[in-house]
Amino acid sequence: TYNERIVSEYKPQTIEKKWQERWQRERSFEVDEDPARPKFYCLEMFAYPSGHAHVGHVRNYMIGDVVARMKRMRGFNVLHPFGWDAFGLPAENAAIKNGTHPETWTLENIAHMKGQLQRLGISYAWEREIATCLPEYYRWNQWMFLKMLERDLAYRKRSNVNWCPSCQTVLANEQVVNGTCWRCGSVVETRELEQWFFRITAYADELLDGMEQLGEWPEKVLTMQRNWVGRSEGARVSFPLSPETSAAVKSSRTDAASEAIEVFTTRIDTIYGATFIVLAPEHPLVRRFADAASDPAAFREKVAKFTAQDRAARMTGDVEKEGFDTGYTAINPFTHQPVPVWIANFVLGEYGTGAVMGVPGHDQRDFEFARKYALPIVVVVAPSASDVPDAQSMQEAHAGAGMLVNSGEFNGLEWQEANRRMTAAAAERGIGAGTIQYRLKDWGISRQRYWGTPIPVVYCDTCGMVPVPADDLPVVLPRTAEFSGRGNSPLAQIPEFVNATCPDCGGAARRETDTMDTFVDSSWYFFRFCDPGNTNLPFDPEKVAYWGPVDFYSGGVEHAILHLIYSRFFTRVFRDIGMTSLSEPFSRLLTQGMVLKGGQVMSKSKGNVVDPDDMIQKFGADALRLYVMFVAPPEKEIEWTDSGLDGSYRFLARVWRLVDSLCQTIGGEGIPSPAEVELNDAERALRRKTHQTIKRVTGDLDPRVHLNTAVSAMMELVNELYVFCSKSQCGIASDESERVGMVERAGTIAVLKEAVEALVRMLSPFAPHMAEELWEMLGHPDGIVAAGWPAFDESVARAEQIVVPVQVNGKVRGRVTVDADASEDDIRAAALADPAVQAHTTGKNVKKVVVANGRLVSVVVA
RNA sequence: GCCGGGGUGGCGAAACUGGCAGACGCAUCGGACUUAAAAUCCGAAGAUCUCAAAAGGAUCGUGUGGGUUCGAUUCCCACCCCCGGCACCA
Repeated sequence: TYNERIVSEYKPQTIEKKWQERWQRERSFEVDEDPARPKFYCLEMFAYPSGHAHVGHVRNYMIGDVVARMKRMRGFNVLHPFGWDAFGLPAENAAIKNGTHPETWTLENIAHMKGQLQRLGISYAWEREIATCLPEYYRWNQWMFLKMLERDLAYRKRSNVNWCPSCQTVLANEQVVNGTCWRCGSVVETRELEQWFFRITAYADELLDGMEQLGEWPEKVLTMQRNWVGRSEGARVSFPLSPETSAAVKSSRTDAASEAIEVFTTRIDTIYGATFIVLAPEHPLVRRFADAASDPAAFREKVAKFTAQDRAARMTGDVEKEGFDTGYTAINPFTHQPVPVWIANFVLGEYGTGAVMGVPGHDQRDFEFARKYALPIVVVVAPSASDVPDAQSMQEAHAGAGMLVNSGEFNGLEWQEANRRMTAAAAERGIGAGTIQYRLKDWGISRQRYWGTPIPVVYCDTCGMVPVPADDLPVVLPRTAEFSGRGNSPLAQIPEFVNATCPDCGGAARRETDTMDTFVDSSWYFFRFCDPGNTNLPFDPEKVAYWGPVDFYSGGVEHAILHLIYSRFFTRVFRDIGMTSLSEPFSRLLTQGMVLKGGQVMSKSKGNVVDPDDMIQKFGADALRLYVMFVAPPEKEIEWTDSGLDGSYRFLARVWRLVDSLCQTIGGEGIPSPAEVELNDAERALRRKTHQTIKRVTGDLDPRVHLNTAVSAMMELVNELYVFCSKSQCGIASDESERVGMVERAGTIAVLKEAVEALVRMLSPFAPHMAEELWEMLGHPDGIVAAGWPAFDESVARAEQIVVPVQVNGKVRGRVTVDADASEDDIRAAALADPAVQAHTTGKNVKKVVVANGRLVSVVVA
């Protein structure tokens, strides 16, 4: 008998539209808290609405969508939301350039990009969509700011910033290119301004220690964060000023000056070799030294030379190490010898104590400095007591390990032991202490920009800085502003905004006109998704308790440091104000690789972007998704190829023809399961392959996220299905003109149905539209998520017979086929009996035969 | 300099616990179908050598050199190269 049905063509465009509409109509991806079901929070880093998403952007969303859809099928209550990181400079620049209001520009971009994501079939709970530029969102940035102010985690201080004299604005570090302004090319200056800071350093230790729990984060990211926090253990040691210096400095001032210079060192064990002290030009003592100098003006001028060269020069490259002798001296507290105090450009004011001890024998930088200025070099750590390098002839500092010499009572100690003992000794004598130093600095959040969250404080002439009361939030960004690109924050030029009344005294006050860094917005948005409509709080703690933490978070490595460390910081602050019990927001992190074209990152300016919509039009979203998932592991960067996409389309069309040809035969009710009917060898083999494939794909998707190998496993199953069908006479039609053979054997129908239905379900996270359509064609009207993820039977997946390779002296010389449950002795006997093996063993002495857990036989002959 | 990741066919890659290296796909080549082409289906394919040819066989092969092991892409030591982070950080 022949099926009258004619095979249809795979038409992704029609199918995709149909299912996207149905998902939206049926609210398929909207979820509520449900304590009865295990939750899964799947999140991709939200998007900056720059205009058009290219394939490089959307790869991330495809990866997350495979995970979300797979978890949904596995019975999890899956939260998979999306939103927009909608504040930021490009919107304001667009306004300056074309006169479009930043809000208009942003909202239009959001609308377009949302359409792109919907056409890709990403399964987002769109009803939870957020945009950080809306007052409903950013009022909670302000709320959080106030909470941090209360807890002294937000504070104001003067600090140095990058200032473009021509654009009249502050620049972020990233906007300074080789010491010049990225926009106009002027040389960037350093300015001291009042800025708001978040005290992230209060959590430095916790941010480091917390990494212990981040076992499912890439090592790379943890390393970057560790470097960023930059913990180093050492000691602070005081070098008292010499009596002459002390007297000189004191005589010029009336205040009781500190009598010592405190230095930070990680190598206190080398302190006997400390032959000078170097202060940063910014060190507080420098001012007093200058005042007391015989020619204060000349002294200040020498210092100013360094402070001027500071930032801009340092960014472009190495600055020649320079310094000068202040003429003052301090006392080395271990040798009790006077040491000269220098000021030099290589010592940083912001790190440690802003003062270092110079140990030229054991620090390369100090060594070069000492050679340049003829300062004494003393060797105090040596390979052994009899092998002490000669200080005069040394070519470089001996920075490594060794044993102490020339170090008084500490002579003979191994350096690390000496380090411990000398730290203790310093503490005992009251001249120092072991300490931990961080590289991490507090987070400066002030931006002299319009398109950001207004900082909710006012300045009152009588009361000073006064926070805006929480009840008065949000401080709304005024719509009318002028975008000239000049002057301070555009907000400062809007009198209606600036002029306010003081909440404390009711008098006249000025509003803060800086806005917050946009990284504030992204530091807690993942909590907002749990409760996006809340008008009383940033989120309901109960809801975050249900959904949090994010179980799977994916995004680009470019956020490995800032966004991810700020989010970890914010989570801890939310914890400390009682909003959550979480410390870590993201359990598992995947950093997806970029998409290159022509060997370069896709970007509009390079003109090498691939617009997903173009590909959707030609091949459909499913083929695009499948291609991007298949071509390489998600973490790896990929090089875009049109032919690769072509191949994925071919595979989907192949699946389509297979299912379409068979759906009349295997669709619908009343077909027994393969376990209930008798199977011949070929049918058993197909069934085995089916169960093996389910096992592989399941493992590749969860817990591993090896999407590429999951796809290849499905391809293998499809290849096997084609071969099976040709052998069992159930032809697969290759085009519309062919007719399809009808199968009658119950076993064949049963194994085909099992295989095809498993395949379609496993394919659905990758090619959701086609899978839904095929599932419907197979006679299931309720949607594929309801069908659940296919299960496999370990005993079915196990092979009945296995081929065991036999090595002789490490080379494969033969293969024997044995029953899967054959004993080691049986395998050994079969191997030695194999003629191909015997050809290499006869006449030789078999010394050893190893049967490696039933998978391989290794014979050693001599 | 310190820290992290990596180096496998023509190309993208796979090999999960030390066990047949190169699954799957792209490109290529061959066959079937077709008047022909496209599409489709089936098949070949790491390199070198050998055999008249085929079947087959041999040697080499996962950056380089060593080591451990019956057996190493996988573990150990040394080195080279690429990518990323931090860096006058004391």
